[in-house]
Amino acid sequence: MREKLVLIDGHSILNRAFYGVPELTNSEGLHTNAVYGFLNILFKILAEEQPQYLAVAFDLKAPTFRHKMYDAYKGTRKPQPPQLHEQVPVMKEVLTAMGVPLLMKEGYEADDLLGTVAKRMEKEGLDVSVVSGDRDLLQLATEHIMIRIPKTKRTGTEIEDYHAKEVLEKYRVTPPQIIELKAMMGDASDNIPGLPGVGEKTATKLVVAYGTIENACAHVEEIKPTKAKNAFLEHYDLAVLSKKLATIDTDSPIDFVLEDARLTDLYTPEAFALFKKLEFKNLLGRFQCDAPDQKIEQYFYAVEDFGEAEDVFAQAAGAALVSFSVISHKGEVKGISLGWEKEKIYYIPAQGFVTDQYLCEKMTEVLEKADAAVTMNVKEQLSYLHVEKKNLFDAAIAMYLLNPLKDTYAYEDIAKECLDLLVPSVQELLGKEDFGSEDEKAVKNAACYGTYTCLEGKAKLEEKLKENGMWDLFKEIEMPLVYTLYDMEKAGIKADGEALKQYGEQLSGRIKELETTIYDLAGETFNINSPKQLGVILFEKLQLPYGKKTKTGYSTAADVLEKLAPEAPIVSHILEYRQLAKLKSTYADGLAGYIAADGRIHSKFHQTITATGRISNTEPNLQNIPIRMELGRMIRKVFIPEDGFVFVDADYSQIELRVLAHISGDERLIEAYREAQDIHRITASQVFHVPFDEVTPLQRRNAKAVNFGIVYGISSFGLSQDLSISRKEAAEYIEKYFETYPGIKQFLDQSVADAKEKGYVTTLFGRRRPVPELSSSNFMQRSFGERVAMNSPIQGTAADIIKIAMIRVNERLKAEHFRSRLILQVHDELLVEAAKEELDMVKQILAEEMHGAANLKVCLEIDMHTGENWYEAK
DNA sequence: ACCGTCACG
DNA sequence: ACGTACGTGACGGTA
Repeated sequence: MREKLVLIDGHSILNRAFYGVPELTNSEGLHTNAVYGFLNILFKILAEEQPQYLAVAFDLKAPTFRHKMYDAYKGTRKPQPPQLHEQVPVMKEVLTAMGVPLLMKEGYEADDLLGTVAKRMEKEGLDVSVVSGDRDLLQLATEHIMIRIPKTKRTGTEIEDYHAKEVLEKYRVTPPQIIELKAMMGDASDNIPGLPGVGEKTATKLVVAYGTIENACAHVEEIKPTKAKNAFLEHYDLAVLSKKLATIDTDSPIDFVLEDARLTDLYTPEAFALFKKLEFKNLLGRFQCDAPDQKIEQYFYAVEDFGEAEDVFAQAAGAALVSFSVISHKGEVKGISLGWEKEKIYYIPAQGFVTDQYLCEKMTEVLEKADAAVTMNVKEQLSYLHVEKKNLFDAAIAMYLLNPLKDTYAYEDIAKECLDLLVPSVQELLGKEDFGSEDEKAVKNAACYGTYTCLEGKAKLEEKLKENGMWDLFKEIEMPLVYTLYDMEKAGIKADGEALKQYGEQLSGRIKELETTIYDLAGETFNINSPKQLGVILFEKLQLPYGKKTKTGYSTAADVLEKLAPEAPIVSHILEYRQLAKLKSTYADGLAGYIAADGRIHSKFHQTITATGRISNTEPNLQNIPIRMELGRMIRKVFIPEDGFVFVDADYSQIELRVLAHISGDERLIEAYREAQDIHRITASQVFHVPFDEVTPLQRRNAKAVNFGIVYGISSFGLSQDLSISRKEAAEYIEKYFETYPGIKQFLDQSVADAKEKGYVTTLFGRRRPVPELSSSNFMQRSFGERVAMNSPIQGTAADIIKIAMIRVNERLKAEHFRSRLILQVHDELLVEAAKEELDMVKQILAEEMHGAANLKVCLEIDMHTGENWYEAK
C-alpha cells in the first residue's frame, strides 16, 4: 500500500476561504474567517484521505522570478485586502503550532515548491494530493498525483479531483499540455498574456491538433481560424513568454525531508491556545486537553475533614486578598472554593462533615474580616453570603467593562487575557451537567480554576481598568450597583395572578373570533402564527402585492401589512390577531408562570450583557411590558404594590437628548432646553424657521423623529422609513437640523473620527465600547459602526446616569430604614414600591437623587406619578 | 439552533 | 450598488 502525502497551496486556499466564509472576527477585532475556512477545508481533507504526511506551501513576499517577468511585462499585482493580509501570519502560526511544516523559499512561488515536492515524492513511491484553488496546477496531475480543487457551494465545500485521466476527460488535453493551453489562451488572474484573440475553444483545438506551441508554429500555415494564425505569426514571442510564465518549475532546489511532514498529533496545547485566542469554539471540541493543565491542578486540594475546614477558614480570614466562589447548582450549594496564595487553592464540598449552611456562614465571616476579596458573579452568590461590607471585586464585571461585546465572561477568559494561561472551561471539565456533575474531582478542579484565575488575575484586571480610565466607573458605579440589583431581584414585584388569568381569557375570546373571520376570508384554515403559511395565503392565494422579502420568503411584518390593509379586509384582522396573540403568549401566559410563592415576580437583572452599558432583564423581561397601545397597557394593572404601599414611578424626560446637549456642548440646544418645556416644538421652530407658536403638529412630529434619529446615529434612509417620506426629504431635514445645531454635527463627526482612530468610543463616565465594525471592508458593516459610534456615547452616558441614581436611591432608602423599596428599572425609569406613610419622603428622594445623579449643562428633569398599580403610576 | 416578529426604552 | 435606524428578550415556527 502506497503512503500518502497531502500538499496544500497555502495562499490559494486561504484566499478561497477568505471569499467563501462570511466576515468573522474574534472579540479583539482580529479577522479570522480565512483561517477558519482554511482549517475546515484542511480537516475535511485529512478526514477523507487519512494521509501519513502533510505540508503547506506559501509564497514569500520577495518577488519571484516569474513575478518579475510579469511585472516587467505589465504593472504590479492586485493588492490583497488588509483583512486577508493580516490573516496570513496567523495562518502560518496556526500551522506551525499544529506541527505542520511550511514550504517556503525565497525566489520561488508556492506552485514551484508544490510541483517539485509532488514530483519528487511520486518518484519515492508516494501518492500525492495537491490542494489548490489554482487550475494551473493541473499540469502536475499524473496517475499518482491528484490535484484537488475545493469549490464553495451552497451545500458546503465540495472538492473536484483530477488525476491525469480526469484532466484529459474534462479538458481534452494531457496535464503537460495544460501549459500549452494556458500559454495560448492566457489567464488574466495569473497575468499570463496569451495570444490575442485566442480563447479557450481555439486553444483547446490547437493543442489537441498540434500538441505544443512549437509544433503549432511549425505548421502555422495550416492553422485554421485566420485570427489565430495571425496571432501566431505576429505574437509568437508572447506565446513563448506565456509558456514560461505558465510552466511550474518541478525541479526547484528546495530541501524537503519527508519525515518532517509526518502527521502526528495536530491537536497540540499550542494549537489549542491559538484556537481559543481566535475563538474557534466549535473546533475546540477536537482537542482533549488535560496535559497542559496538570501543573496548576496540583495546587488544588479537596478539604476532607472538619478540622481542616476550620483551619482553612481561619487562615483565609487573615489574608490580604481572598479569592473564593460559592459553588451552587439549581439553587443548592455544592461547596466553596477559596484561596489566598497561588499554590494552595481549596475546595470544601458541602457533604458529610460540613453542611452548606456552615460553609456559607464561615465564608461570610471570612469576607467580613478579609481586606479584599475577589470572585465572579457576585450577585448570584449574595443570597448565600450575608455580607454587610461591600468590598468584593467582581472579576466578571471587570472583564465586561474591558470588553462589553463578549457573550460570556468566564474564568478561562481571565486566564487567557490576563495570565497568558490556558485552562479548561467548566464546560470542558464538567460537560453540560455543569456543577450538577457527580465527578467530584472534576468539580473540585472547575471550582479551583475559577478561584485560582481570580486570585492571580485580579491585579491585572485592576491595572487594565486603571489604564483604560474605568477604575472609577468600576469602583463607584458598577460594583455598588451589584448590591442594588441584588436587592431589587430579591424584592421582586407583586403580581395579581387572578387578574392576569382574566386578562388572558378576555384575549382568548377575541382571538377565537378573529381566527374564524380570518379562515373565512382566506377560504381555508392555516396557522396564522406561521409567517411562511401566512405569506402563501396573502401573496399567492390572495395575490396581494408583496413589499419586502426576507431570506426565507415574503415579509409579513407589521409595517408591510399596514400598507396592505386597504387592499384586503383580512389584513387588518391579521394585524389584530398578531397583537392579541403576542399579548396572550408573551405576557398573559408568559408572566403567569413566573409568579413565585410569595405572590411576586423576581426577574433577573443582568449587568454584563449590553454593548452600551445598559442593564438587561430576563425571566421574565419586565423592561418590555406593553404601554404604547391601550389594550396592552392594561396588563400593567396586574402589577400591584403590597397592602399599605403605593407605586411611585419616576422617569427621566428625554435623558438621551439632554445628554447629547451636554456632551456636544451645542449652545443652541442647551439654550433650547433652558427655555422650553416642549423640546420637539422648539426644535421644529428653529429648524423650520417658524415662530414657536406657529409650529404645526406635522412639523413637531418631524422634528421629534429627527431628534430620535440623531440619537440613533442618523441616516437619511432610516429617517425616511420612520416618517414615510422620501430619502431626499429626509436628507434635507437632517441638513437643516445640522445647520441649526452645528455643535451636534461636530460632535457626531468627532465621535466617528475618534472611534476610527482609537477603535472605541467612551461615555461621560469613561465606559468604553469598541467599534470593530469601522474597519470592515463591508459597506453595511462600516455604516453600522458609524451609527454605533454616534449612539453609544449617548445611550451609554444615560445608562451611567440612571445607574448612579439607582445606587443612591437604594442606599438612602436602606440607610434611612424605609420600608419602601426600589423594585424596577426600565432604562430611563425607576419604580419604587413605597409605604404610604413614607410617600412624600420617597418622592423627595427620587427627585433629588435622579436629578442630582449628574451635573449637566442642561438640567435632568423627571416626571413622577403614583398609583395603585403600574398602569396608574405611569 | 435560527429566523421572523414584536414588546419596550 | 450595497440595504439600515440604537439597545434589548420572548415567543412560535421551522429546519
